[in-house]
Amino acid sequence: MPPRTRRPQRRTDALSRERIVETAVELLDTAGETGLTFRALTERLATGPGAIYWHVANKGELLGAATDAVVAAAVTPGRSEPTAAAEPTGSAEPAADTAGSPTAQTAPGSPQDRIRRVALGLFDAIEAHPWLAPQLAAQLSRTPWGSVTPRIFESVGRQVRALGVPEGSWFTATSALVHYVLGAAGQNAVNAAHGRALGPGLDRAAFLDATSTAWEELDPDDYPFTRAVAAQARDHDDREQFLAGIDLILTGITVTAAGHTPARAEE
Amino acid sequence: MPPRTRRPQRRTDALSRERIVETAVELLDTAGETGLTFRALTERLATGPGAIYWHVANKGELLGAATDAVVAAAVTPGRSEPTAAAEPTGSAEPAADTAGSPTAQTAPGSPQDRIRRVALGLFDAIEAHPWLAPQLAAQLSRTPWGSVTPRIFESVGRQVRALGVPEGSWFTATSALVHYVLGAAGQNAVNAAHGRALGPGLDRAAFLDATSTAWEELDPDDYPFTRAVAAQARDHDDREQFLAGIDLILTGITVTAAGHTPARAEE
DNA sequence: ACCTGAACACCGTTCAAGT
DNA sequence: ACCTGAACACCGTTCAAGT
Repeated sequence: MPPRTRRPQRRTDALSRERIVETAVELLDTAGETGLTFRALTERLATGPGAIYWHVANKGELLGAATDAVVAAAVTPGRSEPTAAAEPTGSAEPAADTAGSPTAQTAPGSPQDRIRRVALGLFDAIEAHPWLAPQLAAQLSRTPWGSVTPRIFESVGRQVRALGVPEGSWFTATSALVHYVLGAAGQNAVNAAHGRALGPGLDRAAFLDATSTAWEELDPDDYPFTRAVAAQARDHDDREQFLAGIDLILTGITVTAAGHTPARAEE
Repeated sequence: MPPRTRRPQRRTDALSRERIVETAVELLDTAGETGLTFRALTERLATGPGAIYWHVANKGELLGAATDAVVAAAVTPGRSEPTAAAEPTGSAEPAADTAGSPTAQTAPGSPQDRIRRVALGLFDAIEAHPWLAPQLAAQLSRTPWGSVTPRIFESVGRQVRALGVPEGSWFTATSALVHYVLGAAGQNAVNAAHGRALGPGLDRAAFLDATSTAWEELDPDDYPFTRAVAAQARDHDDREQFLAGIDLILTGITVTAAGHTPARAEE
């Protein structure tokens, strides 16, 4: 039972699917995956469960809508997330990019740059919303015809096309990139989870340290490689690492498109 | 309430953590993610919930153990899964490989081959156990110091080392491969889900067809690329596609290791 | 040490009833 | 058309009690 700091009634604007999804994202961000319940939702929205069920079919659909909303915001360039803010988005200026590059209407830079930007967008979204990673996996494996997969696929695929990849390889190249991004982002989501399972005050660096320490304590006979690499794991930078992987795949794509295919040719 | 086809008591051998985990995997395979409940578990094991809680801390730990058991069986070469079988594994011969290659004590073939084999092992495990994909994501993002990540990491990493990659790139190259495998396997898990959300009788091919049809019906203005690629998506082979992605990354790794790094150099 | 099973708090969902 | 809120079936987990 949380303290009654929140005013129990805010009947200002009417209930809407959008407002419900918005509140769901808030709840997920604040209280984690287990924090999204219909009771918490009804309390925040000052209604009964029936009202929510009029706008939303069930909890699964609500989770899907929340996932889609966050992904859409992350993948659409120049749009910041309106999730946490209660007021509708006006003409908000895009936040300053950490890379220093301006965000224009048509994204600037080489196709490689734009792929990196899309990938980092998703990466950061998962870091900001740790519940997104397993949700994304569940979403994708259940309904790939939903709106989440095409959204990501489209953003990446356009740049693959711009890269000059022959049409016959579009699907393969785009799939490889998307799968990598989802896998890597999912794995790295933990770094933003505020030490849920670790106790408070254990931040990102301490967490990495704990992980690589755990790896160093593995059985030398069973895990020689993982132990040897534990040191590298300790002081790696997530985003750099993530981008290095993107570059590895981009290299593979461009080299393969040029007709070399050394991975198979070597054998 | 299922019909009483199962004998309600099978008090043959004593309860054990292993037997509980085994039954959990059975339940997950049979009834899906929602099928694993403590009631179903107690019914199958003919005990009370307290007995289970004596061997297992909570449901999360049980899910983790089930995930680890399946991953271990998939990643360890020459070991088939003992999950569905009730009798303890004796000296079972490895099942015939679909690729026709014999399974020796030390896995044969080039490092590339062995990487493909490990990757396919996980791929097939996720296909056989559709609940594994989101579970893996949840597992990895919560406790990367657990046993699942090192297991996968070690199997892939040894082959990366054998590939002749310089030590400074071990972590990056292995991470890229592991992330891709997890992302791709998760996404493809759906193809083995027996049309849970689609109704019975809708098999793999029909499912792919439905997906690409959905993609073809997307808005032409918003999704030109995805629409253009829908046909390729329709008749692609999952495993081929998956391996093509692996090869793309292997190409990137070997080319980058040779000092070219064309992805960044090109700009 | 290992197991039993009633009991508890909580959850998603439904639905007759209101406006 | 949109919302209310009591009620239902079910869930994970606990714990005093047994052997």
